[in-house]
Amino acid sequence: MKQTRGWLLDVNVAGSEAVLWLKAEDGDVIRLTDKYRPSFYIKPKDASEIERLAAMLINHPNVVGVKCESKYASLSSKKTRVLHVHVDSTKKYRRVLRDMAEDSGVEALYNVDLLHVQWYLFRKDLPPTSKIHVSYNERNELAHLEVIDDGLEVQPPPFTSIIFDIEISSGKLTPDVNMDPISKIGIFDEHLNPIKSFGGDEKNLLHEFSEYIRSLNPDFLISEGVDEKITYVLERARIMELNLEVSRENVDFLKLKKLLPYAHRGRVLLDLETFLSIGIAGVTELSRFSLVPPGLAAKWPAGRMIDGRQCYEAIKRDVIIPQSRAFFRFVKTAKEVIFGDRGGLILSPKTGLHENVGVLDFESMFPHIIVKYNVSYETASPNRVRTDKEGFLPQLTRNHLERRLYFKHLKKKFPENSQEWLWCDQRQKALKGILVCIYGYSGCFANRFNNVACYEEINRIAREILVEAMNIAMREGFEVIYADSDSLFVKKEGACREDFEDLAGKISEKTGLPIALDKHFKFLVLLKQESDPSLDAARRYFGKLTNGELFYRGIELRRHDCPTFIKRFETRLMEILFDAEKAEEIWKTQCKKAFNYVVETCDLIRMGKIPLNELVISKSLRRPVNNYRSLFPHVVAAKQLIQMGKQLKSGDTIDFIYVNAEHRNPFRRVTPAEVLCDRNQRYDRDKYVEIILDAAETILGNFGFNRRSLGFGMKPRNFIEELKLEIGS
DNA sequence: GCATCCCATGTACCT
DNA sequence: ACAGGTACATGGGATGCG
Repeated sequence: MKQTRGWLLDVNVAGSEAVLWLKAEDGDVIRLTDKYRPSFYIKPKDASEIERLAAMLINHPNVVGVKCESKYASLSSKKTRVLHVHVDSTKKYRRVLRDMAEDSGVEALYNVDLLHVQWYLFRKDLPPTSKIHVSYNERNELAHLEVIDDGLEVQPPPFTSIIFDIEISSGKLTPDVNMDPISKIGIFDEHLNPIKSFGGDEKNLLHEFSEYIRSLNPDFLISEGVDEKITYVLERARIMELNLEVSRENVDFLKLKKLLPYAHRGRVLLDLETFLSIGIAGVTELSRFSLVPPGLAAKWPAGRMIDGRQCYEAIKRDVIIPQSRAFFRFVKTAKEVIFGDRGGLILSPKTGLHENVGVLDFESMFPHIIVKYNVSYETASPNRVRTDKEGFLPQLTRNHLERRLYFKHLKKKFPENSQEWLWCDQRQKALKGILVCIYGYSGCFANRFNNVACYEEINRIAREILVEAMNIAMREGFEVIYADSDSLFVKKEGACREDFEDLAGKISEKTGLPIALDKHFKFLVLLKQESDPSLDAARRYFGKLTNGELFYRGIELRRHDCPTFIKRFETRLMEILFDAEKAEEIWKTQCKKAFNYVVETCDLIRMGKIPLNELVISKSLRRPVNNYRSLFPHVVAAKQLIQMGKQLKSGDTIDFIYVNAEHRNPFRRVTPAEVLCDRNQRYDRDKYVEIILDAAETILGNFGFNRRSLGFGMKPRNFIEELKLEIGS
C-alpha cells in the first residue's frame, strides 16, 4: 500500500469508475481510480407501492441494489419513505431512469439531474483542488482518502500551466481544418510576453509542441478559446497521423470519435480570459465552492455552480434533490407582481452638477442580509421569516462571505501587486461573483429550491435598510442626491472626507451592516434619461474624484461596443469640462471650451480625417445569425462575413463600421471591419457626427448643449461656422 | 415620399 | 437554460402631412 499527499487536480467518471488526478507534493502526477456506482431515489405515489417497486427493481438487469430509506423530499417537508436504487454503470443509468419514469406507481425521481462526477465528489465530501492524503494499492486503486484543511492558504496549489496560441495560414476568413495548416504555435508567460515559438514545417512544429508539453508537463493548458484551439491542433495532428502528448493518459486519440474532453484527460483546459481575471487561485475557489472539477467550474455559469453547492448542502441535511423543473410554477396577478416585489430600491437621482459628493457603499449588502436575517428558501414565507434554526441559504452564504472578506482584508497586508496580493485579489474576486449571484439566483425561475418569498424578503429588508441609511444621512445634515440598492450618494456644504467617514460609521452602527466611503467626488453629474429628458436616469453618471481621476458609470465610454474614437473624445470632453476648481468655473469657462472641442471634432470627422480602425463598432453575436428577426447593423455585417465564407456562431464578436447608415438596403449600411483594409473605404461622416453629438449630449446636455436648439443635424455645415462665431464672441 | 411616433428586439451595463 | 433589473440603439410598421 502506497501513501501520498498532494492536491486533487481533476476528476472524471466513466462507466463504473472514477478517475482522480493527483498533483503530489513532489510534483509527480498520479492517476488513481476508485469505484463509482450511480444511484437515484424514487418517491412512490403511495406507500403501498414501495414493495412492488422494490421487487420489480431487484429484477432489473442493471440494478445492483435497492434500499428503503427515510429522507426529506424537500427543504421544509417531513421525512418520507423512499427507495434508493443503485445502478451498475453510468452507461445504463439513463435507461433505468427511463424505465422507472414510465411506472405509474412512481411519483417522482430524485438525485437524477447532476453529473456523475458531482455525485461522486458529494459522497466523498471532496471539493476538487483540495489538499488530500491518499493511500492506494499497486494498481493505483484508491484505498483511503482524507481531505487536509488548507483553507486559509493564500498560495494556490502548485499546479503548473502553459499559455499558448496558434497561427493558421489560411486564405479564408474561417480556416478549414482539413486544408489549412498550423504555421506557428507561440508560448507566453503570465504577462503574455512571448517566451517560445514553434514554426516551420507543420508536422515538425506539432511534434515540437508535443515534446514541449511532455517536458514541462503542465497541469493547465491556457489559451484564448482554448477548446477550439486544442481541437484544431489535435485535428491537424490526426491528419498528419501524429499522436500528440496532450493527454496524460495513453489514449490513441487518432481513434477517438469525440476529441474533447477525452483527448486531454489529466490536464485541465482553461480560457485565457478566465485566467487573466481570476487566475488559478480564483478557479480553485470556484471549484471548491461548487464541488465541480476546475475545468468545468471555470466555464459554468454562476447559477449552475450555486445549484451544485446547494445540492451538496441539501444532501448533507438528508434532503434528496428534486429535478429542476425550470419553468414558472406560480401564477400571479398583475397587481401582485407590481406591489409584491419591487426589487431593490432606487431613489431617483437629483440630476445635474453636484460638488463634493460622497458615495457610501454597503459592503456585500445582500449576502449580509441573508445571513443576519436568516432569509432562506425554507425559512421565508410571506410576512414571516423563521429564525429558530440557521437556514440553508444563510449557512452556505455565511461561510463564503466570511471567506471572501478574509481574503479581501488580508490582501491589504501585502504590497500592492505582489504575488500574495494578487492571489488574495483573485480569490476574493471569484467569491464576490458567486455571492452576488446567490442573491439573484434565490429569485431565479430555474432554481430548483426557489421560493419567491425568500427573494422578496431579501429585497424588502434591503429597501428598509437603505431608507434607514437615508434618514440617518438627512438627520446628520447631508442631502441624499441618489441611492441605488446598496449605495448612497450624499453631499453637504464644506464636508470633508472624515465627515463622510463618520456618517458611514453611524449608519453601520445603526443598521448593523458594514458600509464605507467608496468614492469622494469633487464634481459629479447625474444624468437624465437619453430617450426622455423629463425622466431621471438611474445608473448613469460621471464625475471627477478628489484625487483627480475621472469616474463614470453607464455612459458610452463604459460600453465595449463603443468605437475608440468616441471613447477618446468623451474622455477628453470630461477632462476639459472638469478642469476647474469650482463649479462656477465649469459654467463660466469650461463649458465653452468643451463646446468648441465638440465642434472641432465634428469638423475632423466631416473632413474624413479619422482612421477607420478608430471607428469600428464591436458587438457580440448572441445567437445564430439566422435566428434574428431584425436586420441590426451587426447582424447585417455578420451576414456579409458569412457570404464571404466566414463561419460564425453565437458568442462571436462582429466588428463593423457605418459606411452609409441611411441606405435603404441594409446591406449597404455597414461593412465588416475585416474587409476594410484592402478597400479604399470611406466612413459615413454624418452618422459618426451623430454618434459624437450623442456622446456630447451625454456629457454637456446638462450644461445647455443640445444639437436641436443649436440647429445641429439640420444644416450641419453652416451651423458649425455659426456656432464657432457664437462661442468665440 | 417624407417625417415622426411607437413598439419589439437585442446588447451591454449595473448591482 | 440555469443571477435579475435597467438603459439605450436600432429596425420597421403605423400614422400623419403635403
